[in-house]
Amino acid sequence: MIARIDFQSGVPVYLQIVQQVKAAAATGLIRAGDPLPSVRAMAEDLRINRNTVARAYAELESESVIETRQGSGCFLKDGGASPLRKSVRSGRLAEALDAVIIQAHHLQIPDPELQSLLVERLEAFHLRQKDHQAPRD
Amino acid sequence: MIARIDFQSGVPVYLQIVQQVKAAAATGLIRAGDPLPSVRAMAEDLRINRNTVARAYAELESESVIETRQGSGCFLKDGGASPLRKSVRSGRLAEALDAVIIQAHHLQIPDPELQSLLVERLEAFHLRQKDHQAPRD
Amino acid sequence: MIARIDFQSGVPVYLQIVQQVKAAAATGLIRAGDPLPSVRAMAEDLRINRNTVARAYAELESESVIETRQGSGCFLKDGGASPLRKSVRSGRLAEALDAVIIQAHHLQIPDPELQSLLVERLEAFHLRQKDHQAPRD
Amino acid sequence: MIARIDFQSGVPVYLQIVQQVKAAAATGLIRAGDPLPSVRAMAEDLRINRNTVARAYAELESESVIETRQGSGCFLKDGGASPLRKSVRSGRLAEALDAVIIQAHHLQIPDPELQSLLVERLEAFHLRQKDHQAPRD
DNA sequence: GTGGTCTAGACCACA
DNA sequence: GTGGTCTAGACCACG
Repeated sequence: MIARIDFQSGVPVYLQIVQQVKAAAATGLIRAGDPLPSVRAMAEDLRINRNTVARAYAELESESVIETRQGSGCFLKDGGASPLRKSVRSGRLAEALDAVIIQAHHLQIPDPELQSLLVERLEAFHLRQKDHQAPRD
Repeated sequence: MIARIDFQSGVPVYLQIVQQVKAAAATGLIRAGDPLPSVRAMAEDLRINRNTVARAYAELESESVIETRQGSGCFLKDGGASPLRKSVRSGRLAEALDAVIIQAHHLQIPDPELQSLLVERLEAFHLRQKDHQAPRD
Repeated sequence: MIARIDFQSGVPVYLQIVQQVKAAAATGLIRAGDPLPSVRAMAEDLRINRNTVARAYAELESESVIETRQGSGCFLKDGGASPLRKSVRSGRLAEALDAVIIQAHHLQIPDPELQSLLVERLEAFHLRQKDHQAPRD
Repeated sequence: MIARIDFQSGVPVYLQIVQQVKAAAATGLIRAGDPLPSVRAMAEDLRINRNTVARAYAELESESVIETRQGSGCFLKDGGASPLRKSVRSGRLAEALDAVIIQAHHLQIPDPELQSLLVERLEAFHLRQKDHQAPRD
C-alpha cells in the first residue's frame, strides 16, 4: 500500500494521494516503469471511491509524473525533464519556500536554524533514496 | 496596509489575512493594544468583500489573537510567545521542508540551488518587513 | 452561449468545452479578465452535469488558460507567457501537425496544397480576431 | 515493419495500426493482394496484445481495406482512390488546421514558425516513407 | 482485467 | 450566489 489518507486534515483526498505518489517517486520507493496500484485496487485499499483515485492519477499524469495506458494501467515515468520553464519551476519553489518562511516566522524559528534544518532534511531525504536502492539488488 | 492578497495562490483570502495579521503581530508591525483597520477599511484597501474580512477577524478572535470591542473596533491582544515546545515547532517545520524537498526534486532543482533560493527568499522576506516598519517612524 | 456540444462525435464532452473556450480565447471572442459562464449556468445551457463543466474548467486552469477564484467565478487569463519550455511547445505542435499530415495523406492532398491551405486558414483566423476586436469599441 | 506505435500519444493503439496500414497502402508500401503480417507476428513486433492487432484487422476488414482468408491470412484489397469530393476533403483538412492554429496561438508560436514547422514535418514524413520503401528493393 | 467519461446528488468553502 | 470535493453507480474503450 502506497498511501495513507488523513480524512481529518482538510486536505483533499486526491491531493494527498498525489503528494504521496510524488514522495514515493522522489525517494525511489517506486521507479521509472513501475506500475502503480490499479485505480480499483487503491480505491478499495483506502476505502474511497474509484473516481477519487482516478482524479489523483489524472493530476499526476497532467504533471508528467506518471503515464497511463488505457486497459493496461498507470506507470511511473522517468523524470527525464520537466516540461516547465526553468523560471516557472524556481518560481513555484519560491512560493513554497515563502510559505515555509512565514511558518518559520510564526514558529519563531530563526533563519540560521531554518537553514540548517533544510540541510538536515536534505540529508535525510538522500539517505531514504539510498535505502530504497539497496534492497532491489 | 497590513495585508497583501495573492489571488493566484489558491490559499483562501480570509486565511491569507489571518496569516498576515499573525505575521504582522509577530514581527512587531502591530503591537498589543493597537487597533486593526476596520472591516470596511481593510475590505476597500484589499478590494475584497467585507464578509471575507469579517470572517478573518472572527477567526483571529476565536484564536484569541485579537479582541473586538463593540463600537470601537478590533485590537491586538498580547500573548506573543509561542506555546509550543521547541521540538514540536521544528518538527512541524521539518514536515513542511520535506514537502518542499520533494517538490524541488520533481522540479529538478538541485540542492545547492534550493539552499540559495531559501537564502534569497529570506532576504526578500526581511526586506518586506522593513518596508512595513519604515512608515511607522 | 459559448459552446456547442456534439454528443455523437465521441470526443469527450469536457474536452469539447476546453477546445471551444480555447478557440474563443484565441480569436478574441473573450478577453483577459472576462468572466466565463458559471459552472452551473453552462451546465444548464448545455444540459449536461455540473461536474462535466467543472472538469473542463479545471483542465483549462491547469493549462493556465483561465483563473478560477472560489466563490467568485472563472476568468480568462492574459496569455502572457506559457509556462512550458519552448522545445515542449514546438514538440506538441509538431505532434498535431504530424496528425494533420497523415490525414492530408489519406485525403490525397498534395503538400503544396496543404501548405497553401494553412496560409488560407491563418488569414481567416486573423480576420476573425479583427472582427471580434472591432465591435468592442 | 508496417506500424510504429506511440504509447504517449493517447491515440488508441488499434487505431494507430488502422491508420498506419491505411497510410502504408496509400503510399505504396503495400499493394493490392499483398499479405499483411500475421496477427501474431505483428503483435510480437510491436510488443502489444494479439487482441489489439486482431481488433485493428477487424476494423480494417469492416472498412473493406483488407480481406481475411481463412487459414492463409490477411491481404490488402484494391480500391485506392478516395471516394470523397475534393471540396469535402479540403474542408475536413481545414477543420484540422484550424484546431492546430488555435493550439499554436495558445502555445505562443508565431505564424512563420508554424509554417516552417509544417515544412519540416512534411520532410520528416517523406523521409520515413523512403525508409519503409528502401528495404523492399 | 485496465482506465475514462458522465450523471446524480450531497456537502463544504468562499465572496 | 460562486467553485471544489466526494460518493455511487452506469457505461464505454482498451488489452
